[in-house]
Amino acid sequence: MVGKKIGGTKKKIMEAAMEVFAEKVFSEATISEIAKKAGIGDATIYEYFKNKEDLLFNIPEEKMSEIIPTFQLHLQGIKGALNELRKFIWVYLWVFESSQDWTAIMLLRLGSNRNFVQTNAYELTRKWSRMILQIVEDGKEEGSIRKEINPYVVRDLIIGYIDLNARRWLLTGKPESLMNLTDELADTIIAAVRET
Amino acid sequence: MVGKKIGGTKKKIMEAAMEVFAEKVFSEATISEIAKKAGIGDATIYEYFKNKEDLLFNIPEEKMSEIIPTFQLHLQGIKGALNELRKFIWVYLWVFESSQDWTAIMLLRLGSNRNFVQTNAYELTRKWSRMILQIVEDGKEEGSIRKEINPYVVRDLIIGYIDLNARRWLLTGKPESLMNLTDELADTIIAAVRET
Amino acid sequence: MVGKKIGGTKKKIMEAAMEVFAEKVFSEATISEIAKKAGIGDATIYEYFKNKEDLLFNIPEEKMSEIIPTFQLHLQGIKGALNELRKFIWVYLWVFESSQDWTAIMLLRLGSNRNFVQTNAYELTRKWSRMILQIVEDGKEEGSIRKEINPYVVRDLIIGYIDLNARRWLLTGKPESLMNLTDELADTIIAAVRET
Amino acid sequence: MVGKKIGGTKKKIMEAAMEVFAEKVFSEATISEIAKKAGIGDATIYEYFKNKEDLLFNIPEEKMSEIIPTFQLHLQGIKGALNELRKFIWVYLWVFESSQDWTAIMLLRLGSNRNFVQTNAYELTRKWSRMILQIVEDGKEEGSIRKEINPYVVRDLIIGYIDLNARRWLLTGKPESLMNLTDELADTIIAAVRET
DNA sequence: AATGAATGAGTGTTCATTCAT
DNA sequence: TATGAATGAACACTCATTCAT
Repeated sequence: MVGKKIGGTKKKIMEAAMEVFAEKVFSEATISEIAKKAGIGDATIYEYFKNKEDLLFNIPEEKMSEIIPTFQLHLQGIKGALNELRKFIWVYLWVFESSQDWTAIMLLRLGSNRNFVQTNAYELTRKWSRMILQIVEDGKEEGSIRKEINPYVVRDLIIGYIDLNARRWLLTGKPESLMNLTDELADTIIAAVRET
Repeated sequence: MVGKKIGGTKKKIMEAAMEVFAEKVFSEATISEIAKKAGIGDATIYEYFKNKEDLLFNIPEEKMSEIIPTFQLHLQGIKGALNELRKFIWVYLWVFESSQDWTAIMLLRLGSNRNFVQTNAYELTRKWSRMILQIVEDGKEEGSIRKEINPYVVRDLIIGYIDLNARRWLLTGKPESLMNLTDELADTIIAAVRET
Repeated sequence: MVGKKIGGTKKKIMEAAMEVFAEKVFSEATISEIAKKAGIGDATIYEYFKNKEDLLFNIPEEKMSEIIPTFQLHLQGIKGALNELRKFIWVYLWVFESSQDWTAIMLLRLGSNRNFVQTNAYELTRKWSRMILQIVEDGKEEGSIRKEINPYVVRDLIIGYIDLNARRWLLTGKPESLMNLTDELADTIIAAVRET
Repeated sequence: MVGKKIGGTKKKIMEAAMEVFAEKVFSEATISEIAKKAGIGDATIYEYFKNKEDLLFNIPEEKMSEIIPTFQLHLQGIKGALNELRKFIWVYLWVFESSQDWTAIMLLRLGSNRNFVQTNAYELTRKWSRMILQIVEDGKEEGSIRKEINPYVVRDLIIGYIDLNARRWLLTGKPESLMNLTDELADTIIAAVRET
């Protein structure tokens, strides 16, 4: 009552859209289904989004801005690049696991969409994974990571491994928990990059 | 006449389909466009394939059987698991780079298709990457790879890294050549797994 | 303040509507566009008009009442039916040319609308052109117009000719000026009706 | 049976379209209604016409080519420009009266359509009414029509008069018969142009 | 074997209109 | 008086698929 707008039509639409887009390919997800799930009329969606694609593209944009701070928060107070690397992997996996719908949209729907590559949200994704590069550089400086290590390869190994397993998780249900992959990934990466 | 297949309608259809599915999302690829590109009538496609999805799913199945022998061939006469690993990576990248349309279909169209996961062709993909497991085991036996290395992690690191870069290559055109990634990937993997 | 109508919302709506209906077919003219042009909200239009058609039909009704006096004024002080005829033609053309939007609405939008034929405004149009009948009768009485002339034919020749040219003017931009047609029309009509 | 294709889907569509477009404004005429009236499925229309407007625009184009010869045929064997003029008026009225649907489409639907003005069919209309110009010239040569008569004015008077009355006929049902207007129009025009 | 012709089924999107405030 | 928000109702158009030939 007290000045708080309860409802938030736009929010309801985006939540419904996230569910629907997560389980169906773009062309099979219908505006009607989204509207029904949001408890509104079809036409109302067009008061908030230009069209179906606009609706889809708006989902990550919003979610991304929630996630970035989470990342930074979790990495605070950690000593040593190798520890940071492990923690980064954990957060990444944790984010994916805790927002399955969003992960499905990012990996299965948008990951192969040429138009999405030109989106602002896509840029955010890149910035996000860029944190690995910094960690590797820090490791080199502090002497824990070998000088000849190519940070881009490290980044792509980590992201590639996680994306692959997340896709598998989404499509087949295995592994049961993504976060459990943290150690086996981190151990192997660390073995590859650590200064001996 | 005897034994000469004139025309090869089915082949023409599949080639046309591969081109079209490579550049367009399933729902945007039309039977009409494929038929026109194949130089036949729309209805003819239904003489060879049950429906549009059946046509898409048949593409990898055929191609896969070509590729498996290629792999085995290329790995022959190579001494040492680490060398095999490097060669495996090279072949994998080489196959992707030399058949761009097929790669696009595998990674961008089928990689996120729940129905495809239940397909025979999907099974073939798994068998294919299973070669890495064998190589790692061989390496352990010959003493070049550390005993505690988890072969599944190695596999997923390699496949994940390559898939990620292949997607990037398909969507953005970078890197220019996939095969050039061989050494940086192989070096890092080897650093991670080699017995010291 | 006292007696000063500030704003004149209804007037603003009608002016905006006239512009929009003049350039667009009924179904392509939108309430939104009219409202925006009038600087008000869509819903406000419904405070003044029952619906979109009601808005369209109200446009001529208002304008017509302005025009009738104009006609009568201009014909005053003219001696002789043939002179009146020429002057009538001139006024008619002048009215059309000076209010292009209104002319477009009358000829292009309403002229082929079955519902409009049952409107009060349509009745006014007829009364208006009925002035020709009177002029012809006067001419017969004063002996300048032949007795056997059918006044309805004269009326339809004049109105038909003007409507035709006004439509052409609206759609193609030719002739540049409608009023210039006065003499060639008047001369020919007079040649047809004058007593010799 | 004997080699004659009975049916002619395209023809059926055009006939149904003519009926529907004649009685309804473009935006109120629906593809569904046309298809139902033609006894076919909605989608079939799109096998023959690009879209709804294309269908509408094709109607006059076809009919026009039937009419032009009719005109020329009827004017044959007539002696004297004034007689030709009268006959021309009669044919024009006769064509309008005998194909009411087509007339409605020409006058009420297309007459105020800016896009139609750029159509080939529109050009045909103009050629058609151009016959009047020739008749007037002939009349001047043979001495039956005054030299100072402007043929364009004659044309516009005739076409304007007929269009006006045809519109009235379509919208109000009066006059009952268009052809009956022949004499009163012809007499007046002739009175205006004849050499005395 | 090949296909021209026909269509059923499906959906994004628009817009006039309502109504609570 | 004015309107922001919401929507029901409609419709053109697309396309995979069928089938008689």
